[in-house]
Amino acid sequence: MISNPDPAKDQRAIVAIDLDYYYAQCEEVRNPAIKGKPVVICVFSGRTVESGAVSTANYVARNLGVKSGMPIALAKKILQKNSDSVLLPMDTEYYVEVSDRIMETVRTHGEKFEQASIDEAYLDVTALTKADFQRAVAIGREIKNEIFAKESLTCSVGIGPNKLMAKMAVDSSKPDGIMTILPDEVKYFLNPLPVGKLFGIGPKTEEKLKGLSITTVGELASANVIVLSEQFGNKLGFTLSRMANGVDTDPVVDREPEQMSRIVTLKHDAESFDFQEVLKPLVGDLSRRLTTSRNLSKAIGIILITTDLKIKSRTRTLDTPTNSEIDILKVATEIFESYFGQENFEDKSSHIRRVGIRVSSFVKSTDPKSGTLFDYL
DNA sequence: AATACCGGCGAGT
DNA sequence: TCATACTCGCCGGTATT
Repeated sequence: MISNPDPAKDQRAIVAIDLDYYYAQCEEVRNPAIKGKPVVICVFSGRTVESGAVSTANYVARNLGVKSGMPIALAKKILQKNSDSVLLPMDTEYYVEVSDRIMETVRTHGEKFEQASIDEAYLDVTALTKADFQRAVAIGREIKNEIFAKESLTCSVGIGPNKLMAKMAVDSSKPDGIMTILPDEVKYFLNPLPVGKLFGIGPKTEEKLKGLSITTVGELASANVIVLSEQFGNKLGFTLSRMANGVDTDPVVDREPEQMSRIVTLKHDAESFDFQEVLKPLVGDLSRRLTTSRNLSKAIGIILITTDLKIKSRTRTLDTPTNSEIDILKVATEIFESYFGQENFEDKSSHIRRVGIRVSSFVKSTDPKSGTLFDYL
């Protein structure tokens, strides 16, 4: 048995910040008159007046039964008796703008910062607080206060010994809360939870675990790691076991995005359509985003979603990285034509519902305006 | 044998 | 019934060196 000479040494204090019902709250701030009403942020696909899905809803709408991902038509049905309901289209640009400002203020409150999504971030405050959770809570309160003072937005805060536990804490403190899970409390917190509540375990994994008679996190924690590895593969098997025990050594890292994509729903499912016409604006957007982030992409891919909602994707790696709209559109078109050119599309019942483009495998460009092979000569 | 790439899937916001 | 738009990570297969 090797004992740790100084256990406090690798004890971390991690803060998770999660903006409450983010898109809907942004809209409430922009137009306070809708506060108190059911607010639903929708992604309208443009097929019919109400086709599409719910992205986010405020708590008034959630309490009436509106959920993320549900069809807009269903949300409307649920809300039909509430004549004051507000359905708004997503305004991603605005949400990103507000998020960017918030993330910059959050960043200043810790030594290491990681943005996990548009409305979530982690801070490592170990050194700053000497891993004293009381002090981490104080930092969490400061962050809440500062975000509210600057943007009139509420957020929730979770504090834990690692990212996983901070995330579990923030989830149970929502909305507008703050919660700590101390190292000693980890097992008490986790053990009684159903496995599906553990971050990273979705419906598929939950079902499979059920088949192994594992329904609680405590049961998962004491499950045989060898068995888990056989069932889920090496990586996931070990990860499940570690997660269930509240163990997570992933560092807080300030990462750059590693891919960007855009996708749209076609007006009608189609066997063929004007690929370039549909893709041009999406590619233009990605090209601009590559340029402003000073990236060149080495891999271009197209994404197709068929009538049966199956995803098909094809990627091509380039000899010369690019950020050029023309180059990207040309490659995307080539991929599309070689894949679907003439009757590569098997059965006729399945047509194309959604089309998208993805760029990945980035390399930094020195000159933000560059991006053609010119730079490589 | 090691590494790179590829396509599908799962999970999350 | 209807079923968005993103991002990240892993798996198993195949190609490249």
